[in-house]
Amino acid sequence: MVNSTRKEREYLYREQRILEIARPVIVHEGYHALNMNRIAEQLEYSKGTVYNHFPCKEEIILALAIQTLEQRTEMFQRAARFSGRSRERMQAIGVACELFARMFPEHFVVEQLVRIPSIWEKTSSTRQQQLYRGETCCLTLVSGIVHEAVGARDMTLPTGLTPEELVFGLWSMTFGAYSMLATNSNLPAMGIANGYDAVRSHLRHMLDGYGWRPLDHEHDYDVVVQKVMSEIFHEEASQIFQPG
Amino acid sequence: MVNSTRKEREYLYREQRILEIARPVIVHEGYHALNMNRIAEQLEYSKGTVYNHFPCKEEIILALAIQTLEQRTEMFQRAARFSGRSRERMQAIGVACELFARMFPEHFVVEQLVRIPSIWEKTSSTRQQQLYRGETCCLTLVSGIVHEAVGARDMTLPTGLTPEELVFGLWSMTFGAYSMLATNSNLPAMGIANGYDAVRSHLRHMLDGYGWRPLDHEHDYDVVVQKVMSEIFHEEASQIFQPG
Amino acid sequence: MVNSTRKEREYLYREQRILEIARPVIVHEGYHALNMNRIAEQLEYSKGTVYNHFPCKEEIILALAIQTLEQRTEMFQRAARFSGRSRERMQAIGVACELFARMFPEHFVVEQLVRIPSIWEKTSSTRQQQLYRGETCCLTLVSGIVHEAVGARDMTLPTGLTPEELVFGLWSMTFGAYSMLATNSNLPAMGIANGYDAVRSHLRHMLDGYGWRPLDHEHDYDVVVQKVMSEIFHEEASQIFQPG
Amino acid sequence: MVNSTRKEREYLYREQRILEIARPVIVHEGYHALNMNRIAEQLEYSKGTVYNHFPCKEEIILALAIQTLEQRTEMFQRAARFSGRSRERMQAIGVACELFARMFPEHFVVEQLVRIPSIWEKTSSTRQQQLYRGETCCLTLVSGIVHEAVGARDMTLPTGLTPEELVFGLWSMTFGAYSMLATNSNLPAMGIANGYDAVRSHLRHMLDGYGWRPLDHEHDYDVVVQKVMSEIFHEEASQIFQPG
DNA sequence: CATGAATGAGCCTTCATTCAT
DNA sequence: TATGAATGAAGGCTCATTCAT
Repeated sequence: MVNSTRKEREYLYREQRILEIARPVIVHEGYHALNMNRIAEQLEYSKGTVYNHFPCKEEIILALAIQTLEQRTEMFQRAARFSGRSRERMQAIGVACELFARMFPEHFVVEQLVRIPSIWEKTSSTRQQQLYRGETCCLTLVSGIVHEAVGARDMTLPTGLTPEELVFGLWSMTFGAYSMLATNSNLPAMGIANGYDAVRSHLRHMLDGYGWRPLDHEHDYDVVVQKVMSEIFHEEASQIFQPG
Repeated sequence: MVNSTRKEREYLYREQRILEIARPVIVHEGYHALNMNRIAEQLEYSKGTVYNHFPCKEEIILALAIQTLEQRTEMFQRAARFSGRSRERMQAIGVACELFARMFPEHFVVEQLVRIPSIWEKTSSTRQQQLYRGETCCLTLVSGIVHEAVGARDMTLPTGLTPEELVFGLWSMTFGAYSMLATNSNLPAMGIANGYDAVRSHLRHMLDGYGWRPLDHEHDYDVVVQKVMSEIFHEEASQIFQPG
Repeated sequence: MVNSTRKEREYLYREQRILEIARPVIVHEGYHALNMNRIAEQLEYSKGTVYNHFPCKEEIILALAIQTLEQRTEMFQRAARFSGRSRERMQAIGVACELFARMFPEHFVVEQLVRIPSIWEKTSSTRQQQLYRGETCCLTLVSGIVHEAVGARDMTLPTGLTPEELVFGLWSMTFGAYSMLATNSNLPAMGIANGYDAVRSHLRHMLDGYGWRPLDHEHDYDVVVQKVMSEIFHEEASQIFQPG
Repeated sequence: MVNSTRKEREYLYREQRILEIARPVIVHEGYHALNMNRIAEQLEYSKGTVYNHFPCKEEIILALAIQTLEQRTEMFQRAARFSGRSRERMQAIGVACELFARMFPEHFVVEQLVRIPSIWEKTSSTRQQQLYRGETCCLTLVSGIVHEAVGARDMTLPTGLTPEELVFGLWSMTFGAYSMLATNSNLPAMGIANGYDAVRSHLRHMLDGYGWRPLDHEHDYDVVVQKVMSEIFHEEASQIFQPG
């Protein structure tokens, strides 16, 4: 990076731009609406140039999944360093997850797309490995907190559940919820007015349900959220909750 | 139905077959791989005939969503009639949900597809309403059990959550989990060996987390599952857990 | 006709209705928009029934041309019997032509359609003959008046023009004008506000140009129009110039 | 044009070729027989390439109409510059019109096609405007000569006719005649042997009918035709009246 | 005769990808 | 490396016509 030429920097920048162009199209108009012509036009470069970056359309999708996944990993890593008890760290992960979902709603669509065999098959194994590594990394990070909680006697692992499976539960709930929030416009009509707040509440009750030692006072939960947002994710939070 | 002619019966049967042809294609090969030519070929009828049933490809997707949703509604209705306490009835819903997910894994893909604007726009409002009605019906059915639990003092509603939002949590978890189980082949590698069992466990802990009065003995949970499977969903369960 | 059964009468009536359904579609939406399905639906009979009347779509077009042509012939015949000088009779033909154009604007489109080889080829020679006969009949009728004018010394035939060719000129002008009036919505913007009145004027000047002996007084032209309309085409005129 | 690359020249040339391919198909086989496949095949390029030139089939039709209209405008402009009295200039327009009709008989079919709503709707407003402009330009050019004739006391405008409406008459006659000559193969059988000569004669009598001051001698009319053909439309005339 | 489901050729159009410049 | 015209397979859809009931 440091000693890169202008050309190299421009090249990397353009790669980012391609992904940024693809992102909103996928959430709002679907994979079907994403095509190379459109990308090239918005990029203000030719189709050939886009192909210099990505050998096929499918690689763009996968690159998008990897990029957001890395973003998430990085956010989880920061959250996992939050000081305090395991429960607080876990809650920090929850906050990271919500911010991530708000910033990259398309991630939940892309994650599904990438699994479609006809898409997956056309991608390079290099990138496939990157995705797997990212996923595993995220999961390990979170399951690490579970291990830690068990070690610190903040929780006894529920019978028949491995730490990974426990994380699978949390992941499922957030994945399902944020997927629906990104795509299902009928939720308000069914009485789900504020999905993001509901998810926070559900996460907490899931942890309670696993017997994870709660925080001392009721209002501590809000305090943690505020702290995590201001200390760790100040920039992200202001992006989302400010005008722009 | 009773006094239908042979032609009418054949027509209805063929409509079912179109949906049955579309189903596996969507789970295993993705929406992209589903095309009218292919449907017609597998149906062993001409393209025109397929178009006599559905005016466009998008309507097939929506019809598929409605069909499985109705199937689910019907299973939820049967489950909701399970005799016993609210917690047992709720568990019966969980069993219904698992059986449904095993029988119709494509539902979780189709539910997402149907929301894509370019698809949604091309469908008739008649079918759109049917989908909305089905969704609301399912949700109402489950939130009804929550209401009942509150009324029977089996649970106090967590602060800040409406019954609908509580159901949204359960729904998110199952939706997310079954979506991933249907599409993410990397789960075993990440230590999630038996996803379906994990979901059962998670559901239970979520209900615990909401403070829903538990069953009296540990082994009662398995008893309920067994009872529901044999008494209410005997046919479905044998379909899934038997060879064929 | 007289001793026809109810069935026969219904059959003939349905044939008329098919043509009446086709007519407005062709003027307002074009030949492309005319299809057997649509005809059958509006007829409230099945497609098969339509095919009992006409062996193919092209025959409908030709039948339509013949029908309006016969209508025109009949109107021309009535006009040709108008008592008075040749010029007056010729003007009566002009009135007939205008009324016809107002009643059957699609005729001018259908006349063109019918000549398209791919359409013409698919029609029966019986109907083809009928069309030719109708055309010739109309032309002969009008050229008869020219002959008569020459015989009565109301006109000397312009050098190099046969009576048929003279009629071809009149026919061209009306055909061109009524074609454009039926299809070209840009005429008013170009300053052609009242096309039908303009055609009347042009016809008169054409006849003047051929040296056809004029009527005695200026206002006689209007008198003839009024007389023809009320005496010969009372019904047609009221159809057009009244509300409906 | 001057400093265009080879590619650009090829591109423009191909666009012309597409229109030239479409032209005879439309006159001899009708709009129905014109399809993108066929165009591409005759062009010996792929379908996609045709679509790079025209976004849809309808635009080809409209482009064809515009192209011939512009051709006509250009010919009318040249004719309008013919030196002499207004009547001679008007006759020059008549000659231009005949040559145009002989060179582009499909124009009269295309003009009708373009008005069909289902076709018109699919075209770009840019091209729509071009057509309107072309039409207006032609009409204005001819009505200009009428104005001039009135100014020069070569004619008194007939009562109740504007110059534009007068031109509408001439236009109707030629449009109708050339339309029929292009499509109606039954004319000879009805005694219209030489349509083009007949049209020349009719034009002259129409102008006489409007009271337009005639040329001094009978044979002057032929002289004008010969002069216009050799001085203004030498190339066009030789194209038509020579073998090829 | 009437029906209308079934047919399938054929059309328009899209778009990922290539490659000569 | 950048370009973007060219490609052509593929897909959605229409509709005249047939024919078993």
